[in-house]
Amino acid sequence: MEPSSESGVCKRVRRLRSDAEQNRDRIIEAARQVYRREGLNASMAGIARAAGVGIATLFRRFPTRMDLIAAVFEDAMRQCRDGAVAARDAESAWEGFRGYVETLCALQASNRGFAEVLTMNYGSAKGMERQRQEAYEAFTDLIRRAKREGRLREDFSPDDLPILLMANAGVLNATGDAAPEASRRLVGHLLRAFSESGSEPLPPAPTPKALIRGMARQRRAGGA
Amino acid sequence: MEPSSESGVCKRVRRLRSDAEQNRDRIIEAARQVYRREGLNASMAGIARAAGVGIATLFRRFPTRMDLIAAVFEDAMRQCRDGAVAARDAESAWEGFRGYVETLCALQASNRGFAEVLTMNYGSAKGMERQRQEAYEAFTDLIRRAKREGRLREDFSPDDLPILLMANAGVLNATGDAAPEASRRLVGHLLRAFSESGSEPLPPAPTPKALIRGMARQRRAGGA
DNA sequence: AACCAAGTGGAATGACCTATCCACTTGTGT
DNA sequence: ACACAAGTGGATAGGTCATTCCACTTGGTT
Repeated sequence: MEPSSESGVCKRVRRLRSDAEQNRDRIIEAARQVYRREGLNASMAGIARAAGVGIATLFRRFPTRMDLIAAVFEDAMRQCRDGAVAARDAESAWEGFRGYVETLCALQASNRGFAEVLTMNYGSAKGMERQRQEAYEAFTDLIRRAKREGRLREDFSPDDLPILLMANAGVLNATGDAAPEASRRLVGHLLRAFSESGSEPLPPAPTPKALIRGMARQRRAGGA
Repeated sequence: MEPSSESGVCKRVRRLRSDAEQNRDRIIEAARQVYRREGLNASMAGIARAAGVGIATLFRRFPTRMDLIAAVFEDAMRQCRDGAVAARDAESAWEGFRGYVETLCALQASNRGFAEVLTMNYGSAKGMERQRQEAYEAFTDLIRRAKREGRLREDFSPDDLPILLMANAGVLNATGDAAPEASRRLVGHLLRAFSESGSEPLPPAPTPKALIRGMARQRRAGGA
């Protein structure tokens, strides 16, 4: 049909055939797990294998790697947005702030792919970027409140959040799952730095053993 | 001469032929530059190409990637050791501390490979690890002094330094060279968190533009 | 000046990756 | 029940890598 008359206006018109829909879901689910473990540089071939579909099927559905990433992480990003909104409306602005930051960082710790998503910008992927933008706006309101409350330092900038997320991603990347305290420790330090009183409690430092185990583990990266 | 009687005791006996020595130097120099730009995951083939030698020559001289990395970064690591010793003996322990941390982080910013080296542990590479160990010990003395001085918080741990380095590597990795202020800003926050008074000055936040440019740049990683 | 161990470069191997193509299968509207 | 567009998987082309092998060259010693 219409071998091509819809003049580009609406793209989401064509419904998928039921079996195709099912494959699409399987791909997304497989990708979600692979990305969680291996980060965003996981190979397309590996994801197709994990999903039990042919490579062609994967590429037909998601022509670029970014299409897949966007599909996989869109609702995680939405949750971030919701979290930011909830924090903005929390009773105590500072508690909202602290809780939000800790939640984001814990999310990063539990999902390598998401940790990377949070430190990148996907110009395309409109859906995801819109969530991010909305989260950013709620967060900006939140920090204004927290400053007025007198608990957040005046010189804190909304752009310090992405910096913190990048820093946390770096720690997670370097320690793997060998030293989960390292990430919490970093966040503790930073929350101290952000708070007006500077009296935030600090999680314990990782044991040197664990830290060294983490540092030794560095293999593939992506890292960098 | 002695076509092979040394029964494995001393390995560094056999002197290289003069042309081989020269090739070795060229390889190390080329690797230094490639690692600086591309990080430790740079391809062996690329390094051989840059050095103008055959691939076999590279592999004969440095059988594993780590042998090469150790040869390239040994004296950078020694400089770190020297810096730590100098800081330990500085007039003001806190100034020594601050200066040392800032120097290390600036070094990371100027050399992608070294940024990664500082967040890894190379069980083998005895030379490098010894430097690291000595730096660690000097640093431990330094923080003891700084605490006694009353400028460094009591709950600072020597293991917070590797955490800071990992965090900084994460920021550098995510921003590339698009937002150098981001790294300085992170370090500023952390120094504040470490200082007893919490009144350390804070470098300016990066402009959102620059930060986004950095975030968009993510391509190869290594990184992550 | 002649010998040869030490050293060399490039070809070959094999693994893995992205991306495209195409002959076959299958869901679905009639 | 049938037709056929939509969907499929595997083969394939073309890239990058690490690593090994081997026929040739060369520095240094005698």
